[in-house]
Amino acid sequence: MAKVLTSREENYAQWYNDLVIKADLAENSSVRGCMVIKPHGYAIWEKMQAVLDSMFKETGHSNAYFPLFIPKSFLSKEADHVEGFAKECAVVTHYRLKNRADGKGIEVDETAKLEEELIIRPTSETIIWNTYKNWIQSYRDLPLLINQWANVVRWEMRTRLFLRTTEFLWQEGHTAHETREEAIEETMKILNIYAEFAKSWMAMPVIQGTKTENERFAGAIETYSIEALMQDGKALQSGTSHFLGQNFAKAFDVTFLNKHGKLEHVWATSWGVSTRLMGALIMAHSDDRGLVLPPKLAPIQVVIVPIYKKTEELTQINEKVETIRKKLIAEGISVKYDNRDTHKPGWKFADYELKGVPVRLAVGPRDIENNSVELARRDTLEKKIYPMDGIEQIIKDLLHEIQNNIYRKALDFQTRNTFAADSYDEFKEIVKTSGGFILAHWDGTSETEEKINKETKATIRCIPLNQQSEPGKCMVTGKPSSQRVIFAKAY
RNA sequence: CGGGGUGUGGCGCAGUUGGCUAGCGCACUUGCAUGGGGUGCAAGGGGUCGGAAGUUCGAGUCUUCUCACCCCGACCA
Repeated sequence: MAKVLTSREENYAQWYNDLVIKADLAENSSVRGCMVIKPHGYAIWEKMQAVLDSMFKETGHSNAYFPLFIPKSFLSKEADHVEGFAKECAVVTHYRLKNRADGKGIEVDETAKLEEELIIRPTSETIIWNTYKNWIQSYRDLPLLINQWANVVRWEMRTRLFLRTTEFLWQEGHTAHETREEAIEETMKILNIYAEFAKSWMAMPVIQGTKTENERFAGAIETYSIEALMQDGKALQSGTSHFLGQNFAKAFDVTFLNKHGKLEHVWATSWGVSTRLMGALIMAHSDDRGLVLPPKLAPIQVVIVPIYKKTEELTQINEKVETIRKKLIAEGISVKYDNRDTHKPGWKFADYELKGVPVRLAVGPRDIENNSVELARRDTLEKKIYPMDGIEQIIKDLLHEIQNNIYRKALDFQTRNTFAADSYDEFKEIVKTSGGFILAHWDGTSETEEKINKETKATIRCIPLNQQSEPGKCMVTGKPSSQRVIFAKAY
């Protein structure tokens, strides 16, 4: 078999890049740091969107759309927020071009300078809160539960396809509530949705937790995240949910009259997941042959490949396949029948493996004779012959089994790569040799966190939720600590 | 912004101390055979060698300038 990808062992980063390109998910564009998401990659993103969107709607959220441009003055209204984002904003300063005097191309028309520059949104809190101000007068207007699907721009110094690009796609939820408790409840509700989505759809186990002050969203009181472990032992923050307190309400003067006729600032949340999830999905399950997709997010769940010599054979196969195809569709399974004569079966096998199609069904003359089909599953690469009758049920079960199996595998990987370190030396050794999640005691100070980061490159991914308190001593300073936190090297 | 590297058909690359018609693999086109794991053979199409200036009888190759991209760090979802 021709080798198409760099192996993970050889060079993990290169493997990832190769895979994204060769599986036709995305490519670098002529704009530095920005990617073109290709049809196959976009189809997966659309599936993710559809599922998440329905989860948001089931919990009472509505979609809306706010502008791409944000007046510069808005950004500076919340002090922490501007500090966090100012360094990576693209700015629109002019609104017109003109032909150059020498006739060679066009240039910015300096006379068309904007009175106030516009920022291309790195996130939409400011424009949204500026708008909400007019929407909210009374407790009867609350809660306000809005989500938007959008693109944002953050001028990053270094980019990687899906994991960090200058422009990326995401959803951002922005909600307003009467009380602190209600806003916190919303923050947690969304965090749970993200975790549930990761687990049940992406087949990716995640750890939920709160971020330390250093890692907190600019302008938030508390940031919660889901953290996933990639196959190279590095962590990937895969979604965040923020409790914003009254920070933005105060900055944009968003108030409401409560039931007792008293004016109060609203309580806010914001939360998001991005096309970075694509990177997580790729790195969670894929192997040296290519992408491995969880059936529930695979644009094509079953591909059918005919094997034939003569056209009469193909005609026969076409007929058989048509009945199979109909049965599968009736079961709600997405099927592609690839009977192109321009590519050989072997080529197609390799190609669909590269693209991560969970199940491949091959039908050849031998199968026609025996009334059988060959099924190959992408996750284990196992091949087996089955009778053609009742194949739809077998495939349905198989898709289920694959979904469960890749989750089990990912969970097992996470478990095997989660360690407890009781001394700083032990900690350093684990970071250096195996990577993974490391549970350790920390004294709760930014200084210690930064020291550890500087010395080991590992950061605190989160302070895990739902963990029993286990008093101990900080591995660096020896000061008391009430529970272990999760460290890892991160993307 | 520092350090390193690369620019030669669509992609990946070779091209020696300057030398004559710029080459190889993949991909592409056509034909024939083939078809249960990236098919074989044959014939073909496609290149201002990143750009500009210079040295020279002659530049992909040497000099100067310039542009772009990639990788490694500091910033971040």
